[in-house]
Amino acid sequence: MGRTGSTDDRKEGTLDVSTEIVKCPECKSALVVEDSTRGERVCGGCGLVLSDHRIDTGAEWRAFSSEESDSRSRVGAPLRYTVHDKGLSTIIDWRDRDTSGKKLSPTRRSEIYRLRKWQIRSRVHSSLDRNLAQAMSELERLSSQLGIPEPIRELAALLYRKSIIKKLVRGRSIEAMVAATLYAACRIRLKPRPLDEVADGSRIDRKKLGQCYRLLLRSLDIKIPLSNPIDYISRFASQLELSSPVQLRTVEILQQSRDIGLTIGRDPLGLAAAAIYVASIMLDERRTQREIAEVARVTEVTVRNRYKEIVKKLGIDSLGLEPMDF
DNA sequence: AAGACGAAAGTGGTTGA
DNA sequence: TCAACAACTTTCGTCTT
Repeated sequence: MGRTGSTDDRKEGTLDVSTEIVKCPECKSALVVEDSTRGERVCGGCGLVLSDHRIDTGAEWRAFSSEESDSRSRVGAPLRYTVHDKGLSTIIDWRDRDTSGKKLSPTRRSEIYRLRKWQIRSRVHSSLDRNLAQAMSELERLSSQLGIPEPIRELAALLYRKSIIKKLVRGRSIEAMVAATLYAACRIRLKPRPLDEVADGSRIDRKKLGQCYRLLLRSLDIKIPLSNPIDYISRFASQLELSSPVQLRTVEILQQSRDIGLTIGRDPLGLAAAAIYVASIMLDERRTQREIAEVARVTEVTVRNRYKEIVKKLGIDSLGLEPMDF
């Protein structure tokens, strides 16, 4: 093992959320996100790097002997937000053997047994820890059900910690707050999920989720731009088993629609659905309005209305196979 | 018979007084 | 706090493939 990291790097104060909520000086009230792979604080709004002397969770780079160069590592696993105690605790193994592998004496065994019991109790000692432990397990459950990738979970966990500090969870259900942070995290990372989809995976109804989400935005001063219909395309297309040419055409349609102002004030989900519908007809991989409406979680009527507008304003022949200009 | 269409009334969120 | 409003949904009868 390499040297133990210089302890100066591990001062408690540099550990993000436990301190205060950070605001970006550039775009005044944006979300500041920790980028643990590069050890930076980055503004989620404008991309400004705010500080760069963070903990490096990567491997050690110096080596003073041959063994060291074989295993350049720092001690311990990287810090993670989805683990409620950030993964810093010691774990007493369940096996009744000591470090050399010998069986323990009966008295020693019962002693270890007691230690283990107390360790389990102390890990969820304070109410804050209990809350976090519950929230993180719910986050884990919900995001694996929805297939949310790890980095987005981490962001959601970070948001949850911030909302606890701001006392937003008080009087609200943990589940609702978790779902809201996850929804927000997806949107921040430009991988939005329909609100209904998140609500379905959770035991929270859509209305509560929406309320928590809006509270989150206001209280944490996060600015999340309107979701872009294009961000939904790849997921919807794969759910509908549409080829990549259809996806490309869909994106083109959406871009052109936006250029002529067809998209303002419209539900991004409806736009995405309609564009997919048009593209699927154009490239002869037709899907029914109903199928598309279902994955996009809008009604057929909405698909219809949007698609009518698109066809009319973009001058696409109603028969469908007529290509657009370029 | 399934899909597409469109009218009409209902719903939840936003805005501005 | 309330009313007006735009977008979306629900529902349903009719037309098209």
